[in-house]
Amino acid sequence: MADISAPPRVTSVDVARRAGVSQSTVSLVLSGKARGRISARTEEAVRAAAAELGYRPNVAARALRTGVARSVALVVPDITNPFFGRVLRGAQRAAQEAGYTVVLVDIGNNRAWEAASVQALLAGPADGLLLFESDLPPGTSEHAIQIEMMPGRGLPVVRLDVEAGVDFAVDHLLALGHTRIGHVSSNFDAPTFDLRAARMAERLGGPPPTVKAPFTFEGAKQAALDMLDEGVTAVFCDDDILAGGVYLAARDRGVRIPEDLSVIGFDDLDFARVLAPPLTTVAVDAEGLGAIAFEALARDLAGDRPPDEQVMPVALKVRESTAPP
Amino acid sequence: MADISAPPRVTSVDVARRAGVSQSTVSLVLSGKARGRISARTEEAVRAAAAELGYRPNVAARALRTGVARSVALVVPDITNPFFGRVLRGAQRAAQEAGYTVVLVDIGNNRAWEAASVQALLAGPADGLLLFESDLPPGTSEHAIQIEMMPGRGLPVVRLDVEAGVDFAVDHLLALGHTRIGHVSSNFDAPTFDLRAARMAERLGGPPPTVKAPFTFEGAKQAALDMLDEGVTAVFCDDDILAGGVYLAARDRGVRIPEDLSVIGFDDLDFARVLAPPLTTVAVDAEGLGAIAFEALARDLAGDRPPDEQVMPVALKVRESTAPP
DNA sequence: TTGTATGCGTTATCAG
DNA sequence: CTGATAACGCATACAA
Repeated sequence: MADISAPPRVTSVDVARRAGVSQSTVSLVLSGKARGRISARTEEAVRAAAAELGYRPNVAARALRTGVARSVALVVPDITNPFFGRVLRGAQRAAQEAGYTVVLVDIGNNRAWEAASVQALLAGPADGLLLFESDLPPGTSEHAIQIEMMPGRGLPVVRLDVEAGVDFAVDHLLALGHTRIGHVSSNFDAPTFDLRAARMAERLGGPPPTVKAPFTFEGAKQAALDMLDEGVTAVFCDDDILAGGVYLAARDRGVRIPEDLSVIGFDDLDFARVLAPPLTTVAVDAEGLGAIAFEALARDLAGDRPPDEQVMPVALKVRESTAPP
Repeated sequence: MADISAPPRVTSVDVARRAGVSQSTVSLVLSGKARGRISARTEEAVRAAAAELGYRPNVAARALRTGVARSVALVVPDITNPFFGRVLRGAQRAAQEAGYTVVLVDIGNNRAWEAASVQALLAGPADGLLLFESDLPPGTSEHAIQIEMMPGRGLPVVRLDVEAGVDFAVDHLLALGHTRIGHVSSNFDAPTFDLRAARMAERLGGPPPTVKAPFTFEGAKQAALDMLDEGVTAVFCDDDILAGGVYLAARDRGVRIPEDLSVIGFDDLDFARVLAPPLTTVAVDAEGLGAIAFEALARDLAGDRPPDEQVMPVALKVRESTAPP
């Protein structure tokens, strides 16, 4: 039989009755504000009663009263991408330690949903927002941190050092002797990708041959096929998934990696290691990114001003997908 | 300057004042219970005022008053695994349509955290639980659905047809002429993995050579190395990640796939396609699993009894990692 | 058809 | 040191 009746919630009044004190005393004790106001004896009695009854404060009531939900939202473009899973885990760990809960909003790579989702959130239980490659809807004033965005729109930013990342990558390729280097870039419109393109152009003395691809192996493969026609000897990919697409295209065309084509990815997703040959890629601390972002938001929520911009180091992980041309 | 002051929240009282009606009228209109009770004119006025003011009901207040939060929690073993990302997305999509929000709890493959996390949830804003390969802490009576568990402990279950999955896999291997088939199994303790082992033993007329591995490429590789020593000509893996470990081990030992060793995975994660050779695997509708599970929970929450067990079909996706011995 | 009054469980401000 | 008491914003029974 379906259990319609709600589980019998035990409230602070129940605890008070059990301990033989008033409800406000219970609240005082349990919220840790009893320092020198409540006798050790009563405090003990209250705690015992609460434990016996299995009392858990009602978060809705607390949120209503205090105006804070101790919860933040993380908005990501695509939770299906393991990278964001790692970011979420990092944020969640940091949040848990601070007594916060994080609710995940997955945009599903669909910018159209974005506004609606974020709107829903603002009405919702979120004290603040962690926005990954995403903007605050205009007109909304909220506590928010932007991840992987550039500073300048008033919100604190936490981002990867992508400039260093592309520098590592192209320097590595240049050192190997490559001169015709292509760029397999993301067709998802975000500042971090613009930045990569700009940086490559800068280091290479002009814009490289470029194709734009979606974050799917199949889509990236199609784009990479075009890139192969350009006659490049090496490609830098905005993401490991894109690099996977390049592997697929190369396999189709019979071009060997790294003998005929060097490829470098970005993110160091787990599967980069299991590709054949193992992918050289820019390794990134995704969990750290999430954790740092949460911490910045926590400071903001606490009324403390977080840094305007925090950039996290990256490192080139040289495996076997790169070689001299 | 950090904005300490909370954004000025607009309440139903503000809307009422603006529309020149009482607060209860606003509530009636906005909760859709105005059918034939409120004149079209006032209703219009209320809606206009709400829109102008940008009114969003306070969820904490509503939750306190009604006793429901319109939010469910999804507990997964490891959000870093893309499979669970897909499940989450499916659940989230279904939830969004029903006006629910889903909060994700990542156990991080750490059973020790599990109880604590779930406990926190029960106190929290979750009306119900979606438990992936996880049990309800004893003594807690809550609305919950189990995913990828076996029926029998009182909770409705939504699961994959893993029996069919292993049948497809071993039939395929048998048809190819394999007789020495190994099992690379998960060391994460869950019924779905026990079921696979049992089914294989059943189909094979006895327990196959087996190794247990964690869900990491490196760990799976180590385990697979042992398996290679057993002299099997084919392996069935509980998961594509495990299969990836087998690829790594095979590469190390110089055994060729599929000429020397056939391998079959489970889940059809995206990267299965980009492996060399592309992995033959049991494809599974992870998003559907999440969606169906949410729907079952929604029915439960509505006081309607969900099916005791729902099993979702799977299909063998034959690619190039299997061949005759 | 609409308004008044009440309470959900908490925290916080006061008196005592 | 402790206990009444007043909100927080909303939904709803009941009165008008």
